[in-house]
Amino acid sequence: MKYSKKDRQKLLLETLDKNPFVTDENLASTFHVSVQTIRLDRMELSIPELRERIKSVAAHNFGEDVKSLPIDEVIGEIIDIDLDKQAISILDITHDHVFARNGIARGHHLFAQANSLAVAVINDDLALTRKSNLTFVKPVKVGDRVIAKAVVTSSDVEKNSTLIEVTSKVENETVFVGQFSMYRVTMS
Amino acid sequence: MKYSKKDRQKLLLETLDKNPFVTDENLASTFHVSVQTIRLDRMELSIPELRERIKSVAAHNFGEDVKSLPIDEVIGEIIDIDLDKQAISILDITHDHVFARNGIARGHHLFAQANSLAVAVINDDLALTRKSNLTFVKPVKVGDRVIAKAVVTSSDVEKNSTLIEVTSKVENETVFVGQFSMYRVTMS
DNA sequence: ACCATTTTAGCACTTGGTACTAATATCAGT
DNA sequence: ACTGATATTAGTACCAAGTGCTAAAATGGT
Repeated sequence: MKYSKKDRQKLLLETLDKNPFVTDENLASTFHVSVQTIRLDRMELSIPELRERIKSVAAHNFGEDVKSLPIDEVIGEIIDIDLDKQAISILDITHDHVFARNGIARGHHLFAQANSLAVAVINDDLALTRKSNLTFVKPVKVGDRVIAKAVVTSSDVEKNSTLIEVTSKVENETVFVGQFSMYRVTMS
Repeated sequence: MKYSKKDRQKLLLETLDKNPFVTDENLASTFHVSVQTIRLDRMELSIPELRERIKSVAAHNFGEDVKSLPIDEVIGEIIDIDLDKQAISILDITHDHVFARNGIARGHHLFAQANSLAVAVINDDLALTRKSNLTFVKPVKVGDRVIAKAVVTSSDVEKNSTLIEVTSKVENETVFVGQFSMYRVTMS
């Protein structure tokens, strides 16, 4: 059962969208036409050849800027800090921070901002996160400016332990809350 | 200035790791050897040809079973996944992941690996982290290979809620544990 | 039946290789 | 300096999956 040219080309597009790894020969046999016809179809639809299709899939995966977390010591920009008391940082959410699918910021960026702020507020040589308790109150989107405020709630010098509460807001609405139990040591 | 065979092969590996889209001809000219030498090197190192390299990059991006999260958005490499049941990923800790000061991995990378694995394991269109509870059991250092295992512990379809426990280990020693309460929705 | 569109065929040429053979270069040890 | 071993280069035939081109054949609509 042969399709009309139009139908075939439509199906061709769908097929290649689902699976770009198909040769012309392959397509020809599935559509019961000659390889040349497939080539003409690709011309008309300006679909590149197999190798180029694969390359572009690969390049998309590869070439896109690495979305790993930045190397800088603090995620977000610290705009106010009072060591061992409180600190505030700002993080502007860009498309790099969100799921492509729905534009919602990925949790680890909010965590990273909060956690690195918690580390920064501690006035010691070594500060490590021991435990934490997070609540993602409301989804954060592209363009949002997240303002995180870290407050030191208690400090037990004996146990080298400090509790910090970080609250992140967008336009004065709380989007994230985290309690961090930090381990701290002064080296000297 | 020519390199010794050993050095060249080492560099070759690094080069192709950074950029797999390079032809033998290209490599030959950058290393100032003949194309045949490059081919021999690839043989010895069992590096596949350009097209295969590209294909594998593309296939990784495409064919995989990750639904909620495009593969390139997962922090760490997923090596096993059984949707709605469990998943495993590997993250090699490099100097990019640690505090320059002490070589200890920054918490948000462990969180990112665990959290994105939790998102990936969910067989739905949308998966967001609602709450989480983290314990950083033991410091992780440069060179460590962190193996995170996410296990779905419960699922409440009414509440669109799923609980996931992620345990991360280095050489079979637990370094991190996280409980994630995820919000999930199927769109259709 | 006629013309346009569509489809098929065939050939030369291209990339980026594999597989294989054979000739040189280079170095190490005696 | 000579001998082997190792490393490098050269060259050939071949392959996959194409492009580009020309030309013939089939099909459809009126």
